[in-house]
Amino acid sequence: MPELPEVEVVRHGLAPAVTGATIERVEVLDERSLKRHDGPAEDFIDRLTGARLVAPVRRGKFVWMPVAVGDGSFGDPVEALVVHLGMSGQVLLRSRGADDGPLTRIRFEIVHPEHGELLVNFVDQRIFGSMALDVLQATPDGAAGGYGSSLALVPGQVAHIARDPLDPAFDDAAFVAALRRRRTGIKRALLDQTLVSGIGNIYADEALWAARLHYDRPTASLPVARVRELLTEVRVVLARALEEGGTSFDALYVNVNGASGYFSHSLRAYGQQGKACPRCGGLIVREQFMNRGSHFCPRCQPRPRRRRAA
DNA sequence: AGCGAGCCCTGCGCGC
DNA sequence: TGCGCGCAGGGCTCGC
Repeated sequence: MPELPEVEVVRHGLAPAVTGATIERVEVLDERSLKRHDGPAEDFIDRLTGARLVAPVRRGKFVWMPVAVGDGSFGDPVEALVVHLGMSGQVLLRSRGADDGPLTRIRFEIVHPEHGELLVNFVDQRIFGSMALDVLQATPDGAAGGYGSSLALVPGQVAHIARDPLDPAFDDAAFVAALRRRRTGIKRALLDQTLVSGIGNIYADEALWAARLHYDRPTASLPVARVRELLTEVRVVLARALEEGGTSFDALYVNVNGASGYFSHSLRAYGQQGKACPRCGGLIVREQFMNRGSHFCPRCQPRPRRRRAA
């Protein structure tokens, strides 16, 4: 479940079950789901079997579960189980003995001091997502690595990912300045996870619609106030989607219990081509951009007058 | 620096 | 009914 709200739904659902839980058994059913792991499946299995997990953390679309060192009183975790859902990944929490389903790629038998024996299944149709055990490093700004924990640590493979707009340590002024220094179109910038994380194709289109900005509007042409306005709209749409449990179009995008979110009913631009713009009544159109669909209202979000210099 | 293309994959719904 | 095609919410690497 790709974008920030959907990933947060997963983190939030996982937290009570995995925090303090011990991994009793790991099974890798498809090694392709370990493409981010630096080593063979045996290494992944050996290092995680018997490990105790602490509270899961999310930054943008990445979630990780730090592995406690000893009984946890000796110091900070040094490594973490990193999860990226890609386009079609799910993490499902099941009771032991439940059927795996054909798309289960990795399964964990865990035991929690309070909730007992559970199953954590990593399910992924397209295998664009993956899991990995990765080394934690200190955050350069000393703030928490992400949402869900106060540990100022981040996995190496997530270190280049920017903080997301819902992160208390997100630096608005720095973002506005960095965005305006870019020589690119606004949607491309929103989707650049090294600039701001957690935004994907759906919420980019929704936020741009809300801010009345065309996807190809040059970032350098945006006044500071417009960028701040856009950032506000990004936060609004992410927060609203989160409240509604994320966006689900089908059974592929579900929470840890397999339930769908409701935000698809609230979309104003994404997937609304041919329908009336809820603001001006004009027709929403869909165009191919960056090998993806871009949805917008040509009347509210007029194309920039002059194309950016090539 | 930034961009387009290619790549990693499977399964769905559509039109013929 | 069956088949081929286009579509899908991400991100990484490469060469220009």
